[in-house]
Amino acid sequence: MTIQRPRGTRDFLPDEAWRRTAARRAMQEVLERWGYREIATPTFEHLELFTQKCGEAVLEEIYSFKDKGGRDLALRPELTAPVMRMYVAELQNAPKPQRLSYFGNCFRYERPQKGRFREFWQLGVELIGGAKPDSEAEVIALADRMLESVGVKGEIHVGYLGLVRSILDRIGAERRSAIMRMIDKKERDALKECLEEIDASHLGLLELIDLKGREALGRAMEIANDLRNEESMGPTAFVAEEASHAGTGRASARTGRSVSAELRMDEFGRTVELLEAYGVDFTIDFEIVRGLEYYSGAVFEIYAQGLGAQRQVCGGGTYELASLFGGKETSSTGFGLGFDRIMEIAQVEERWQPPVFLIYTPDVKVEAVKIATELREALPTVLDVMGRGLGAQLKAAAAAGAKFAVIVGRSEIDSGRLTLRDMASGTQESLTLAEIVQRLRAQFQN
RNA sequence: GCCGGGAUAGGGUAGUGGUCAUCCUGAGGGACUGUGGAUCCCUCGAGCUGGGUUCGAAUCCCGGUCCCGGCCCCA
Repeated sequence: MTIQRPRGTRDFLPDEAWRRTAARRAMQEVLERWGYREIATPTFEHLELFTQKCGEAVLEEIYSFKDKGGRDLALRPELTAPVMRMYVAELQNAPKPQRLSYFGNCFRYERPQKGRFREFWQLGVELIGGAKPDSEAEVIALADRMLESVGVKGEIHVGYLGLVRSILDRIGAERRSAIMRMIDKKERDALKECLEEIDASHLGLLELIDLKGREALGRAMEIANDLRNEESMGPTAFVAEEASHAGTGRASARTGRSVSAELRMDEFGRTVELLEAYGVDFTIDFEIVRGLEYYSGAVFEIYAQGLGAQRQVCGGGTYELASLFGGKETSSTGFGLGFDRIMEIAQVEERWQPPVFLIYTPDVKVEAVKIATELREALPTVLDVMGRGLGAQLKAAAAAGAKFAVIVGRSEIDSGRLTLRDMASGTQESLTLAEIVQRLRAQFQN
């Protein structure tokens, strides 16, 4: 028995590898047009980087190991933490904003299912240091365009944590993360019960998360006003508490290091306005809260059809993450795209072109090699390495789907003109090498 | 971690507790050392793994591995 692939990993045969490269290239082009520059980080990092960001709970899904020097390392389970680590270490003093993109494989010890693997690829961006509404609108519009470039139509849901967190500020701190979780999990009944229990039903949270679409914004404004009026009647006790949290800096983001919640509905309103200016089709949805504590402003998720249970292809928002890794607090907006899920449904238009087959008689092999070398300057070219005769080479070229063959034998060498054969029609012409290059070049321009 | 369905040449498949395990496709060679994917011939190539039942297991039973789908989770 041959050795199998590890569970949850995949081999990509030439056709699929080509498709993935083409899709990546299409999205990369969008990124370049928007001025994002690619960065890359190591495949493995110190384990601590990930437990710091996500808490100890993620340990069981992390591929971690000790290296020969006894260091605790981990195959990266995601890319946001490494990117922020890199930013803090090397880019903090670079001019703002920083527009960064990344693409890389990540590893999680999970049960594989449709659209979920143990080695998977994430593509994402971070816009670091920009002003919130502008950054948020840009990043969401960018995600939209990137998906569009590979023919994926997604449903974009945009929420705003400034409001949700402001409401939660009126609730005891110990309940907040549980409530966020219930919202995220859409556990409506449990949430309702919980809010009644702590006498918080009047705050409008339930109503808010059920609102969808454009009307949601107006109603959300009203809820926000109510909150503000209440607040002006007496300062809340939570302000001091938030300040002390900010000072601790290095706690895990999952274990209660909640970022300060500023209401700023006007900012969210501007994000919405700008998104419309970008021509993005989206739904306002306050139910989107993205489980984690470090998100602070707008948050969004994109869902696609045809993916089974794992239908979210993109998620992101604005967060305060730099300080978690020892940097100065800077808000950044970003998202991650599940590349593998996108590949399940991507429409990749680029087609692979079989190369030109240079077919030769055995007596002119040396000359054929020289001609192939020249042809390759301009055209993808292959020549026989199996020791086949002319007929067999042609057969192989046909089987490989070649559109063109260049035939060379003694008489071509003597005359200095090669035979160009159109494989579909069978017509042949006697041409110089330069003429052949000129004739075929257009065929191979993608 | 849980539930369900699977695993037979490189790919796709058939079948039976008992001779040499089907067929299609593929790959390599030949008929064909200057012209094609056709045809014909030859060759290569398989019952996931470990145990059990049995005179005999690829077939029946159990464990494991991996695949597919779902739950949980999803940074």
